[in-house]
Amino acid sequence: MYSIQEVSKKTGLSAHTLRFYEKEGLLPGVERSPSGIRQYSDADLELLGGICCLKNTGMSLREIARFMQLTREGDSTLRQRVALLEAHRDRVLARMEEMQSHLDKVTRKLDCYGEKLRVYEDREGSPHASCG
Amino acid sequence: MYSIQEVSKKTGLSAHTLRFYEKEGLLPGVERSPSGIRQYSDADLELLGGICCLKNTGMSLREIARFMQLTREGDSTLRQRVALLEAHRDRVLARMEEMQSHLDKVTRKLDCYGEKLRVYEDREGSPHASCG
DNA sequence: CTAAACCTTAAAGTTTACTTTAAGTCAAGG
DNA sequence: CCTTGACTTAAAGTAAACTTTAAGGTTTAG
Repeated sequence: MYSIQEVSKKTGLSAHTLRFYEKEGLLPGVERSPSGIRQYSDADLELLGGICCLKNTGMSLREIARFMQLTREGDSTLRQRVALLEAHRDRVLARMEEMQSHLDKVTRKLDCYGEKLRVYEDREGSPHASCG
Repeated sequence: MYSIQEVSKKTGLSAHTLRFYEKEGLLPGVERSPSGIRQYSDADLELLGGICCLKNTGMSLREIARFMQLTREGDSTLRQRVALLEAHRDRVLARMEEMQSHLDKVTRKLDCYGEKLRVYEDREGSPHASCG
């Protein structure tokens, strides 16, 4: 069992954020001590790991909440979860491919700048070459 | 010369957004007709293409504005622009690698779900297999 | 002449994912 | 006992990148 601060350290999420996620339905129903203090289990940590993984690939909190809800509903939602994850994976892949092509443009631009720079420095007599 | 609506269609940015970008310093100083109507040139379209490319790789409008400012200042800022673009490219690459590793986790999770699903469907007598 | 498209400033609204503040209570450890 | 860390609700603030609204003025094509 871990206190909210320990979980904060382990996950990199602030205690504020952990409570916020709980309220938003990402990980509700964390166990409590008799006095009401949150006690996270190893299973909770695993679930939080999954949440972070989805979040880090750009899934919205709303979608994550939906996914976690299905998870809590048990095996009967396995197919739905697989479908959601596959759709998510495909979106992420598409986004990455798009990013790659935009990045390629940046790289081409850089090549182009490299040329311009050489021309410019030839013309200007390489003013910075003698500064050391 | 293109009207703001034509440019909107070509770039996918709304007329509102084009004016907003102008105000924010991304592409100020677009030519005007005597009556004050914006007239975008092919050069403007190229610059807008560059802006979109930077935006699509996650550069903030603020940074893009800075870059475009340097561009307008001419060849003396070539080195600075190359440095900015290289830094940007490296950040994008790092982000993409991070994304990839998170995506790998999602994929592994999916594999794991695939197994669970097979076990579940065996146990439940594959209720959906006979639905067609 | 009229309707569509352009212009202006200025401010408010939207979304997401938080963070911060307020304002107060409770409980465990040294 | 007192500090530290936990808890609560509720609301406001933040940041980015727009979008929308208001409210009026100008211009151009048919």
